[in-house]
Amino acid sequence: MGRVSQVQAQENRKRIVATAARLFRERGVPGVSVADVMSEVGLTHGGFYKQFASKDALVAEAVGQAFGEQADRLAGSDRSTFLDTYLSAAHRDDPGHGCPSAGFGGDLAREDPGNRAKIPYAEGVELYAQWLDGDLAAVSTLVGAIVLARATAGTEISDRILAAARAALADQVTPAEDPGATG
Amino acid sequence: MGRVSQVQAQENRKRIVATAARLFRERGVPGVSVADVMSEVGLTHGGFYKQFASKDALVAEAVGQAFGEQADRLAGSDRSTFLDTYLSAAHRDDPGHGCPSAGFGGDLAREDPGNRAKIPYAEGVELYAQWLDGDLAAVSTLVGAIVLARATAGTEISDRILAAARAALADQVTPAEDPGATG
DNA sequence: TGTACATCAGTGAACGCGCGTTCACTGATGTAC
DNA sequence: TGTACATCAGTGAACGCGCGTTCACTGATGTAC
Repeated sequence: MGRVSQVQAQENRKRIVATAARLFRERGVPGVSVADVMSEVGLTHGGFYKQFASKDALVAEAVGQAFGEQADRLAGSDRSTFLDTYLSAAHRDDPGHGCPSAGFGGDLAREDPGNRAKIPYAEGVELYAQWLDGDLAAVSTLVGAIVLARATAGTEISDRILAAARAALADQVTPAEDPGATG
Repeated sequence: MGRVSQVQAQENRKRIVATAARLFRERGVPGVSVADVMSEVGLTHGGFYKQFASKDALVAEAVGQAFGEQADRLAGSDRSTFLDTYLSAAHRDDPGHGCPSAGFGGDLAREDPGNRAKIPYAEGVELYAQWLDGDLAAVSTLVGAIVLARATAGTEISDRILAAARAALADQVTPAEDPGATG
């Protein structure tokens, strides 16, 4: 195949980023090769470097893309619905379309402070926290619960972790309620 | 070098597991090769398979080892001191000797439910939660805060995440205190 | 206690493989006239 | 609108490299007598 139109090239580029954003969250950044991403998009790996400087550059763009998708979802959701969706088995079992704070957190935690993907990541976490009234402790609980539930998936504690986080965060919304109430 | 005494061999084995437990938490499981671990211990990589069936088997043992070390530390600590130590910049910046729930969580979250390392991991999380009065939401907050603080290390939000988690968990211990107090 | 021999922890080279990245090439696209 | 040519997105083979794992070999250790 020869040259492709500029419109087509831009579309391919977007599909590469979107596919990477999904695969990196599913299998981890080291678990996904440039060739994996390109073949999933339907291209060969050689052309990758016509669009991106390196795999690291793609990781940084994928982080931004994933947080952008999350922002769109948050914009059309209320807190109560969000908590139930976020702390669900479905979210635990589909990291590829899930929370980027949790999906990229484990990999970025091991990167040097100067790593370029950390900047869009930190911005994304900040926006996520703002949607939760700036409550960074709630963000920590949500991300920790999903990471722990995924790492223990297949054992009985996994579902209990999600339920405990749900209960704790639901209580916070209605702090004036009778703490002894069963409903 | 020829054969080594059984005592020496057992000692070498323990050092391999202990070194792996540290390196895997520092750089991630895919970021550490069998040869990396062996050369850190002062051995060559070929002998590894006289002691372990595979890298996966070492990961499972390293998880158990890391949780064992954590249990020893928890046994001699009170909750208040623990929270300050856990949610500190020192803990964030030294994952190799830090919480295994956070250090291995990101990598194990991507493994299949049948992965053998998930069993000691789930047991370790259970024990960790029991030390915190069975409060799985608190465990989630702690692990989430450390993962997020590490992934955002080098940006200003990192310290704020640790502080927010500290405040939220300290409040839980003393719920009757005046919420407007400054001390 | 001493000797003869089997065992096996550790060595170091090698295996096939997949990685990130480079590069000469192709041929449709975009542009200059 | 039509022609000539330069551009460059995508191809596919290749680069050096490190991975997990295997294996023939070494020689001190452990054991049988």
